[in-house]
Amino acid sequence: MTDSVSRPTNFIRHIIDNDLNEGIHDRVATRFPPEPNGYLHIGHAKSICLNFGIAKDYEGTCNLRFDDTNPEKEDIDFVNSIKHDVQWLGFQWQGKERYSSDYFEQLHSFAVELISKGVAFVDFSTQEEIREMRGTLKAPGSNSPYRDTPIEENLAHFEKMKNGEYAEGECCLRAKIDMSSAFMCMRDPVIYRIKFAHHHQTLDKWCIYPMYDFTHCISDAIEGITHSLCTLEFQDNRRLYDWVIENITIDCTPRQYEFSRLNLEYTVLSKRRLIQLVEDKHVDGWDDPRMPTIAGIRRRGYSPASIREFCLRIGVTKMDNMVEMSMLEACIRDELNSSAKRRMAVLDPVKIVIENFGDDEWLDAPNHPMNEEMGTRQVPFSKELFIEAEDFRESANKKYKRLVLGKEVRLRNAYVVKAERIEKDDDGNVVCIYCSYDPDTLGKDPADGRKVKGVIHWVSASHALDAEVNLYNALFTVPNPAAEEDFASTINPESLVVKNAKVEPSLSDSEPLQGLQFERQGYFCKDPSSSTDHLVFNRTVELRDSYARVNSL
RNA sequence: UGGGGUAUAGCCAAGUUGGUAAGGCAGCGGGUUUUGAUCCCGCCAUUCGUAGGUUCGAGUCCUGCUACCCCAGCCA
Repeated sequence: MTDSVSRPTNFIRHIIDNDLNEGIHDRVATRFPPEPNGYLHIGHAKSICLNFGIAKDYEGTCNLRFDDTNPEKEDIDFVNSIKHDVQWLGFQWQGKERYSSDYFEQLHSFAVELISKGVAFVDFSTQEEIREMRGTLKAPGSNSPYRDTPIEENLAHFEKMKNGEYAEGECCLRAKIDMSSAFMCMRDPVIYRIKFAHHHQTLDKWCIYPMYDFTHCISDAIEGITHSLCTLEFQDNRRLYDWVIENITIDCTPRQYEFSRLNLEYTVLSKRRLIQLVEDKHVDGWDDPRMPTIAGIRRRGYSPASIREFCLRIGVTKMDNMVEMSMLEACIRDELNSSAKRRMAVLDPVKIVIENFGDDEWLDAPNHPMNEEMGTRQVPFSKELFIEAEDFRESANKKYKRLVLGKEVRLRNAYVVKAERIEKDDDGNVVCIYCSYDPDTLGKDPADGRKVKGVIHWVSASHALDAEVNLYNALFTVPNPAAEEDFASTINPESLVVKNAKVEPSLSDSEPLQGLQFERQGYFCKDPSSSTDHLVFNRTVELRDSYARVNSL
């Protein structure tokens, strides 16, 4: 995947190219900085591919840093799943993973430095008072009565904060900047707050925790990050990022650049909504194949390479965007088209009996139509088979290229059969189709030159394995569920359709998550929960289907 | 006149110093095909949010509008 596809270029790479050319930097260092408060999703993949991709292409480094400054929301389970997902995507961070909490000691010292310089103070105002004094978007704020507390007193107060002598919420440390700034984040932002909370890394060592704006820039500087990439909503925060770096004594000046986050049609990518889907049991968990989480997409059958390719194709800009699902689907189809072994599975079985057929035969069937190196497998052919119910009609127009009463059709990898008569139940449903076959059509066209237009898939009734097949459709019925008043009300009731299918016996050997194509149906993979007693397959994505498209009009 | 951002096709997105609109997805038409798949061929922006201006020449420069997104957590 390489030369034909244009190399990624974007405004961030232009900036880096320029920095390198101008000698502003002689190396590139990035970082991926998730807060361990949830599972990674496809939106994070965009950031991961951006940061690790740049490090790779510029022969630089990329750190994995957990932004763990809010112990109340974070959990060690999340750090483990995040590490696992980043590696699964195919990336390895520089050295050991980092934690913002690794720097709590240094962060504290820098806070003391700010207080000593008279640009930070301990505020005993209540949270409500601070909010009121902040002003509004159009009206300037007002100074806190604690703003001019002498430096020595602030130092003493902060020491007491650190020693747990004040209650949560009783006071906080604020940077002294400008209460009339047009940037709300510059109106004396809180940089340390009191939390008597257990931290997954530092345990009970601290009862004061630094805020994001104070922590992130310093962590970047400590790690020698050159280009700190984050999403658009942090654009205003950049002023505070730069202010902190300028006001402390540190010899590194990382720069922050912002890009737009990913939005994908027919799903949601905000942590809050994802949590709701799981907690309200709209899905089976974080790894439900309908979820846009890395865990969910993985279980759905997407490969790391296909997700990386997707991130390459969508690009990186500052434009708000809403990417169509077809973009993601095209990526996995491209990969699976060349890599997936072909198999046959009948999702809605109806029986056919080939009356003039004798003993069972095992036929050779190629694993891939275009790649002989992928070999063949044996499929049992017998007198009684299952075909797809929708592949038979008593009568049909010429556009219908499947089995029709009195007409012929090709059974994939096998013979040409002709439907002679049918048997129906009391409700008029076809329960059995009696056919005849032409013994001279295995691997070749009829000798007399008659044309058989259709090809349908099948499985031997006596050899077929029972399998649960999960068909997944869009989780939501509207392109942008997040814009709804109640997004949960737009959940697609048919996002999961379970089929009791009949599959060819070779499928018992397939590896979990290994991509397969059920011919004429789509790409599937065996679910990790699948067992010999209970085979389970998940549909990754359908095949393109121009017939269905024309027919639906 | 709070501030910060963004406007190129249905979607994503190139477009370095002004030189005459890449590519991908989707779609449409045709060919091949034992998957209505794949593959192959062809089509798909006289115009870059909009109105002016500068210029021989503007998506690129200037001015005025318009639309949308973000900011008033002791969240990140």
